[in-house]
Amino acid sequence: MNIFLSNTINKIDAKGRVSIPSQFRSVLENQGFAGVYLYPSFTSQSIDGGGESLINQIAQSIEKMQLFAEETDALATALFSETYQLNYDQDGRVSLPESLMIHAGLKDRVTFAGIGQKFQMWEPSAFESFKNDSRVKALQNRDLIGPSVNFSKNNKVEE
Amino acid sequence: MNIFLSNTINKIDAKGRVSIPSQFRSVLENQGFAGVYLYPSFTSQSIDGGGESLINQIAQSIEKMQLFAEETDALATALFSETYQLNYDQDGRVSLPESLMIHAGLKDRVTFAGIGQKFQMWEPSAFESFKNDSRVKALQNRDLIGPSVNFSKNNKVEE
DNA sequence: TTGACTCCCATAAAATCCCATGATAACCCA
DNA sequence: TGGGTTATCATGGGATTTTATGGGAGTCAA
Repeated sequence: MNIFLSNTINKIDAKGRVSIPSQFRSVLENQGFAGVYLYPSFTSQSIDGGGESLINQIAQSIEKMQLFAEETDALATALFSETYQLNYDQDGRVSLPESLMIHAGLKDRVTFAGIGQKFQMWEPSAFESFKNDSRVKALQNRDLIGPSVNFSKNNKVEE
Repeated sequence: MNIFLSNTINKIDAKGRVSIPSQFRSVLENQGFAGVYLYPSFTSQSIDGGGESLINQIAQSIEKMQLFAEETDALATALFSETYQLNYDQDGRVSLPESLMIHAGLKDRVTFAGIGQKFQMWEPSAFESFKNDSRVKALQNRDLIGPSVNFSKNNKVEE
């Protein structure tokens, strides 16, 4: 598999360790190495995560913005100074930095949610409400997505 | 064959496994790999399913959006966090995630209904009533489809 | 020494593999 | 055409492997 899909809730143990879901690990390892990059989400109380290709993509998009040097630096600092590279052990576990735990409001359980190119880590109940809001928004924006998703307008039961 | 056609009812066994119909498997394997992508339908109490090409279409439409936009995250969450990639075993069976079972109201039997580019999974009696509604709508809208299609009386679309 | 981190092993639950069976469908040949 | 054989498929269930998780012991730095 090469994109992050589905969601699971894993436990944060007494030592602060948490298992990266096995399906996510196989995506990460396809990208090059056995670890994750994590940073606080800009738009929500969650942690964004991904592998090599996510970091490369971010670096590229910063370059493409053609900002003045100092603006680029500022943006890069904002992003990368809060980004952690964590190698997981042979059981697939990492220990989360405290600043990320605080940002996401994590205690002893965390929801891993795959969202394609990256994944997010949420406090489980916060994720539930975000997911429900997202579904409503997605229905409103169905035209952005395209005909393949069955938001469809012809052979469906009415909403 | 490269599109999903016809419908069958299969059993969900005590371990939660269900056989993907063999005709569907051959469509899926033509698309690249021996597995299915499943997600809860946005518009009905059923599960949408497809192969590589379905998920690629969805992924492409998301990738075009901006990396850090709030709306993008919401859309990606709605689509991908409830999408499951399930590789079927050599007998062609998968075990369904609980959240999908609940969404579709499945218990011990499931109807697989091919609808071209993708297929749907329904609780059998729910599918029956859905199918009747669909036929009425299709007849009302048949001029949208084109002159070559002829609806017969035995639940099939014929060329 | 104390804490943070890693490595290693144990365990229970869940997922997957493997083989057997019965039913149906496809095939073959007189 | 009909009857028998073979192949395919859905399904049941035991055996094995994987996975998430807990905890002990070792390492390293402050």
